[in-house]
Amino acid sequence: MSGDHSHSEDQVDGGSRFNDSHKHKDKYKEKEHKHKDHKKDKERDKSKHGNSDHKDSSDKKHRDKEKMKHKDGSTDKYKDKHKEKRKEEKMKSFDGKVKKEKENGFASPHVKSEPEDDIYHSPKHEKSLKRERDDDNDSEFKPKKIKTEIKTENDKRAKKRKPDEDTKSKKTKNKKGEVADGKKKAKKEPEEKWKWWEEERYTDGSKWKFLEHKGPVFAPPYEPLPSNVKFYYDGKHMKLSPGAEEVATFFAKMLDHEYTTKDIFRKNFFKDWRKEMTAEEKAKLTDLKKCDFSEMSDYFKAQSEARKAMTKDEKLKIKAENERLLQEYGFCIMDNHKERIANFRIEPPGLFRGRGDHPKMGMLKRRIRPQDIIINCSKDSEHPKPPPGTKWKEVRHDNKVTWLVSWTENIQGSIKYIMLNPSSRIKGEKDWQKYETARRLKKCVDRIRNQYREDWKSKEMRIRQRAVALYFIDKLALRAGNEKEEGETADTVGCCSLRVEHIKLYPENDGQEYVVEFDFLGKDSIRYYNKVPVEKRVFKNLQLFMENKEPDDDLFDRLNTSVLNKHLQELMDGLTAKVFRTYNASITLQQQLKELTSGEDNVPAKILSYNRANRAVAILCNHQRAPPKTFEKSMQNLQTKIDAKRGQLSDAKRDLKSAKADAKIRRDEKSKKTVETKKKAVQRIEEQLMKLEVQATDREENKQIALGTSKLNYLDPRISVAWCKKWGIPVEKIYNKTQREKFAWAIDMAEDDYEF
DNA sequence: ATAAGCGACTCAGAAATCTCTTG
DNA sequence: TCAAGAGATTTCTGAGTCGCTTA
Repeated sequence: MSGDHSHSEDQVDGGSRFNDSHKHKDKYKEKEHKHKDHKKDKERDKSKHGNSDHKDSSDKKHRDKEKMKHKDGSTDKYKDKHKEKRKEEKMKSFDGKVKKEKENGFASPHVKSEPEDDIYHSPKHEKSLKRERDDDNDSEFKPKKIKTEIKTENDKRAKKRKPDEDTKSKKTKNKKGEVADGKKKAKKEPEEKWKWWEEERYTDGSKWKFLEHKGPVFAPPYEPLPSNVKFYYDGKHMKLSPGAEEVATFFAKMLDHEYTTKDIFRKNFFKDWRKEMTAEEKAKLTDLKKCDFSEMSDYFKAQSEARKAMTKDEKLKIKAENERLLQEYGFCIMDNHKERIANFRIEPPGLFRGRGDHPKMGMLKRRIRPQDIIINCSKDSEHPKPPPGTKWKEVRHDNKVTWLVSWTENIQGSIKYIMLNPSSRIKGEKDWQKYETARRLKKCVDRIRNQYREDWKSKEMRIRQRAVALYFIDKLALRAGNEKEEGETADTVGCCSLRVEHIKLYPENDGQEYVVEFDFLGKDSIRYYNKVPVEKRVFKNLQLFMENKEPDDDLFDRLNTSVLNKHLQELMDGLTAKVFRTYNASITLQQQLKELTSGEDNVPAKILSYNRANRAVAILCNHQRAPPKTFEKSMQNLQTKIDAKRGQLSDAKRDLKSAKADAKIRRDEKSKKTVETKKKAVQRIEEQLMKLEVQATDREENKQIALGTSKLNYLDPRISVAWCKKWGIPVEKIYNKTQREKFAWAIDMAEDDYEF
């Protein structure tokens, strides 16, 4: 619900979406909501310059066509159009492809290299120059001697950049300077961080030229239970075969979890468990209800207690061992640089935990063995060795992909990968590119919005559907909504897969006209609930789409994500449905920051504003979390603290008063000084109190909203960095260490005047 | 030619673990 | 001073998106 949608109170704070949480008692909140609501509107209208009118006009004008119904655009037409489009596409794709690649190739780095690169919003992509470089650059890039240069900056790519660097050197230097003179550097910045964002990118579709790694770390082998830990069936002790026992322990470990109470989970588990049993066991164990896992469960609990109770030394030992593993397996060498791997451990066997009503929950996730593993690395690298006596399934050398290791998982038959950490060049470049695409959307979003408004009146049903869907995606930040195989996954939907049962239409609701109520399960079975007033034409179209349909029929029966994305691709190079989410999220953050941040505020208050801006985005994107179990208690604790602080404050004030009185009488230096001290004390306490109160507000507002996802995946980090610089907030207050690593590129390049 | 399915990658919240605070 | 517990961070792996290939 970006801006315009939410005019009703409850909708705004997601009160409707997030059940009870926000009470809106405080003014901040209201303010926030308002902002949220109107901001977008404003912005859109503003930017649209002049099309603000089209709502009305469009509504009034072409009412005529409203009548057409489903049958409309005959299939023939449909197809013809399609064909045409196809052709176009093909033509495009010839030169188009090349173009695209190139553009991606340097999209921003190039900008950087321009002398005025200080201005990041600078007109981008003056391609030609760069392009040449990219091209020759490629040919030039050879695997080379890897070992030595983990730290090097002087591979060829870097060298290339040198000239440019000079122009910008002051900036770079400053940056380094800051880091350098902090003690930090000595501590843990032994070498300069590699600034991949100052280098050229590949433009030939390859992801790397050299890749070397040690392969995955396998799950530890199963350790049979000690003989005193018994399993009972129907009250009688029964010794399980190792295979059956292992699977039993998976269940035992989850005994306290709600999963094990669910029928589907139990059914799936039991079925798969039986497959691991010996014939004897199979014959005997026929009813899960008669299985008693409690001793196993207790045993594991005891173990975890024991782990907690370990001595410091033991803990250190484990830590050291983990560190060793990390050092050995946690890094790879990609194109002359040592890079962190995200998940170098293979997923251990266990019971599948789907989200929501997943039909496969409880199934056995089998153990992955070396012969299941595909290794990807350079030909000329030292290949990872499989454990003694085993073989990899395959070793390949595909530099068109980014993964190091893959295997096929047995529940859904999907492929799992080991890839690099978000701080790596390969992830970072992509991330950066994502935001650049969103910024390109910013430039043409008005045009696109106008177009879909026009399309609401189209003769063709499929175009109307496409236009309405796009409106939802844009306005509500819905996901695209691919179709899913029924029965294979939980029943969740996105925009294109919405069904009639997921929306309700209210010609009039709470004093608003044309209200649409959404209620469906989205990704991860998170409920999306929202009541939104929409434009009349949209409303009418929805009525049309719903005519003569059953609740479980598709709302947009002539639309799917591939059709939609093809259309979007025509509107803008690289545009897909998800770009709207990124764009709307980032632009909302930027606007909110502008509106909420007040120069007079102190640092904690500014950070509260930041969090609120972040929160607005999280609400827009429907990022929810289960309220922490300890939420109420922790709120109470905070309140207690606040009360205590208030007490302290009034004491301090009293002290101050008497000190003042004292000073008046005495008129000596000493008592004056006391007054000063007391004054300071009062001030300090006031500040502390304020901080606590801010904290309380923040926490309350955040009860069931998850900020992390948007922060990590949707918000252009340069917006945040610029905000920090503008207001003198240390970036550490906004991004923790990991986040700073991921966003190093943004931290390095964004200045305080960065505009998304 | 089209739909289905595959592959590769991003994004998602919960759970596990670590760290810091506080009583 | 230290243990507990809260809060922050990290890990984990499931669930999407989207382009491409194949039947």
